[in-house]
Amino acid sequence: MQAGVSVGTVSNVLNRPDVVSPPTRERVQAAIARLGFVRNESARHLRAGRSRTIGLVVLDIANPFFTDVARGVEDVANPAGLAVILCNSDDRPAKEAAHLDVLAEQRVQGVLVTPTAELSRNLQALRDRGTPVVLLDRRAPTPDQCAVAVDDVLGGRLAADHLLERGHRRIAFIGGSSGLPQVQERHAGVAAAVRDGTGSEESLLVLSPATLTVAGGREAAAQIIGMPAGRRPTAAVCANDLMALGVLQEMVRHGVRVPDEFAIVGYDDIDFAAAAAVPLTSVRKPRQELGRRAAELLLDEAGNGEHQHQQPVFEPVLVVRESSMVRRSRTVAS
Amino acid sequence: MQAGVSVGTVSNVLNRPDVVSPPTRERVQAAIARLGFVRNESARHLRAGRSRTIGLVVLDIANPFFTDVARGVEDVANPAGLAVILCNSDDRPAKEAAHLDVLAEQRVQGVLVTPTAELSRNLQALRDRGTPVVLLDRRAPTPDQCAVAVDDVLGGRLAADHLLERGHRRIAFIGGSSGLPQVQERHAGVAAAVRDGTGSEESLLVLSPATLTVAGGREAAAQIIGMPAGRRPTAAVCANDLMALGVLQEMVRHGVRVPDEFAIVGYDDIDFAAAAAVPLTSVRKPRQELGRRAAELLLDEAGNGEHQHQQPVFEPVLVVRESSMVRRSRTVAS
DNA sequence: CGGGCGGAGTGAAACGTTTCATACCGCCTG
DNA sequence: CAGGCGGTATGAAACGTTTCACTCCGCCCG
Repeated sequence: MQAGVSVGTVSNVLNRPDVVSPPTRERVQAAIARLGFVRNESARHLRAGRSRTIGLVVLDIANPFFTDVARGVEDVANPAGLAVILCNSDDRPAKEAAHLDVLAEQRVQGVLVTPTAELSRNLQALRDRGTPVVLLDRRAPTPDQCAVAVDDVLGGRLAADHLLERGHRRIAFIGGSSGLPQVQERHAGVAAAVRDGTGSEESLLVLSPATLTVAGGREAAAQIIGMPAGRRPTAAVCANDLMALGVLQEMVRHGVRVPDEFAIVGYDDIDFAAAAAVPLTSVRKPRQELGRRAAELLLDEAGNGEHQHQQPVFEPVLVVRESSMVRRSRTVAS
Repeated sequence: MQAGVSVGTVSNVLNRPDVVSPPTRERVQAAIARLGFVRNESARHLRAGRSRTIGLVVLDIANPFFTDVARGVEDVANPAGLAVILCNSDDRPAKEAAHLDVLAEQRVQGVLVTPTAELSRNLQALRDRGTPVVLLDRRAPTPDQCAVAVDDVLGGRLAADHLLERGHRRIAFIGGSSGLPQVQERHAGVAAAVRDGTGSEESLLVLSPATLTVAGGREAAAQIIGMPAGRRPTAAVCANDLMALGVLQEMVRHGVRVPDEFAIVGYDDIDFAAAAAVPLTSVRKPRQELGRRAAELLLDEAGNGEHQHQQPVFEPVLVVRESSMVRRSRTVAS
């Protein structure tokens, strides 16, 4: 080529510059700069047998929880020289499957995925082909794979206990009906706490709006507002912060004062929770850390022969803010 | 291989099934299913010379505006069989450059990018190599490339005119100091409107918090609250909704009633704007449409020999909500 | 009956790297 | 002076597709 050397030498300049003599190296580098040469990753990876990318499949790219997770993943992957292909399944198995197929064809080094309710066949196929898969924000069904999760039963408990302590006796759990285990666990935690705290589960109202979004939250809040005052719950635990924000908005819109007349606890503790005009009490998950840890496990599984599968479970923490606090003036008055 | 046919035939089964006889086709498909064969994209694209991916580089993945744009891009790219590699530059030229380099090595079919303040050398290098580049939410400096933008001068004007009509005479423009043209244009629009409406620009206060985020908004609001009442503005136009939410939060925290004592207008009209407890007036941009249009232009440029560069400019619309409405009771009282 | 045609499948080249065995060269050492 | 060695550079194979020219074969038609 232009520098009068063989392609093998160019490859060496790029990958093991120390093995090339300084004059040659400089000549080649000059030629590269002059020609605007950019190495072709496809060829590189065809030869190497694996690419330098990983896949990340999330349930809802519009939920800031997942963008924070994605950031954590990038924090680990990029320094390791890996590009992240971010895919959005929209909680739809078909979209998830399509994305997984594309990732398989790309021969990604591994996949991080928050799967839809059922673990799809494509996911298993990916693993069968030897591609490392780490479940994100989801427990592994078996010990033969990595998974990074949060103790959502505990999270649900924390949220409900907090409300019970504040004197609430009629509590709603607002979660979608998609069958996501995360949501089911949160529900289980809330239910257990309510049972322990009140002696029965009858004081727990379970609402399942269509989606785990702001709109879903509004829908549930409207239902609650429509209930006769005597049976109406005085507080809600929401399956995520988006829904909690929706509940908050709808309550405010109908003149229901939060937290005085209705207390709200969210889940995830996204930044918007603290930024809401009535700052939201929320169950905090280590969002970036979740992503980081998952990426680390993936890299280890992809690169380390003696990889040991791990299934760390993070403990959530309740962050109390105004949306569940009885205001001083009110406390005094009542 | 297993089905007793040549690789060429397998390729035909995959890409032009009509050219293969039904019995052979079925035999091959059966073998594919049995072996879990997955085609190797790297090899495919090495041969084809281009990959079936496009790159999308955004300024802030945590800003829902960009996730909505990304969704629009996916809506167009995925049906066309293209995977989207989503990259986050964090408004940092170095990160942007690194991402662009990776995309170049991946031989993406094209790149959609909301660039940082300066158009980087890497971006030009990409174009020089013949990779289509479409600017997103940014005007093109020259007519030889595609760009999808919004008339931000108009947007700034709409926001400011609205506040002037409501009687506000001391207005703040809250925008970061990053030098982003989008922000500068919004500022220009606001300044022009204020000049036209009040006869001078002195009634416009310009604040430049460090970042275009919720935290930046809070920072600016704190500054405003610290001003002597006589000089303090009574309303603000924010360069984006995240900042507007920050302003709102800080005002509420300090007992400043919104909109009665302080009116706020945001920009972008992200979903959280409407969902805020005091719903935000905001300048709406067609977020998904922006992404969709940009992706369409990119596909055309990548696939169509007679591609004509286009630079559509969308018109923003003011969406009035509570954060800038003088309440009836208040109007009557004053 | 022979020529030609069309459908079906084959085989090899090509894509741009990396890798590895090999060649070359000058120098040191025995 | 011969042998060997270390430091450099080379050339070719290999990665897994796609593509295209080609073969093969059966059939139709003249």
